[in-house]
Amino acid sequence: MPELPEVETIVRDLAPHLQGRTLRHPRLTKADVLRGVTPRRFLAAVRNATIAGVTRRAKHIVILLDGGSRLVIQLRMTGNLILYDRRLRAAEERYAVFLASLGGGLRLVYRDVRRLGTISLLNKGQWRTYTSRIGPEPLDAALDADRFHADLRTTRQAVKKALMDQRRIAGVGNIYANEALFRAGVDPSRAGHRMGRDDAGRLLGAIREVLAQAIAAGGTTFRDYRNGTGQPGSYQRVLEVYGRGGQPCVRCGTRLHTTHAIDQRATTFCWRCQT
DNA sequence: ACGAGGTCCTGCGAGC
DNA sequence: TGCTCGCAGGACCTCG
Repeated sequence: MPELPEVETIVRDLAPHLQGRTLRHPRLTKADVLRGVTPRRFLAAVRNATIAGVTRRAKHIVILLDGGSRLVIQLRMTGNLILYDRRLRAAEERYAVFLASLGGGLRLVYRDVRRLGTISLLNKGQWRTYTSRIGPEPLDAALDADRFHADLRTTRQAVKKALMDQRRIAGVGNIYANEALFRAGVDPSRAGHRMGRDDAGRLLGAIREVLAQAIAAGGTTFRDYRNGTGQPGSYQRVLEVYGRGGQPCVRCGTRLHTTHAIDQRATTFCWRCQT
């Protein structure tokens, strides 16, 4: 499930290859991934458009087109955006939702088995509105511990739920929320307003550490995630709590506990280390 | 303000 | 073997 590190990895893989390329022969096989745009208008806007740049915002891949509009791709659960320098195999072609040629034998393919992912086409003003509704980037220095603490104090929600709320902080999903809370020694169910300044500071530090290490490892692959060249990441081997319910805590040996009590999402934590 | 639950979507594994 | 069913979950929605 692509979160910030996975999307960052994809963007780093793709950006140097996509910049300056022109999208030829765009093909859309399923229209239901589009948001706020009809297939006809989408294809017309994309056809023969040149890519000015590829960036990331939260968990979104943002492809800036020369006219100033942006393709915003949200991968959700099973989306992949992969650049191929060869013909696709049948298995790769299966579930391909959007395809375009880039010249020189390159093909850009958005593939999504469950199609929970979305593609939007936004003009400058729409993008401004869109991005303004998303919280600060955790790796951006503009977010400091004081600001993070002040925001957490405004809610009685479980801190884990607050972490995953994209309006509060951008790009953190279930995997990295679990990992960061473990590293910071914070009980996922603790109410946001019960977070002290030191707790918030440690948690923000843990979020940054986990995200940076996951980016360095090329992201976490459980099943579906692939980077921009189709390769899996390796951070799944480093995870300390996510997916380790019932196994011993790496720090104290206590059996890790998994619950679905917070927002009906799998939360794994250590009773002893997280308070 | 917050929790609960529905919605989207398809593959997979458990159970019979 | 072949079927049904629940589950996976990020974001967004409605309802109480």
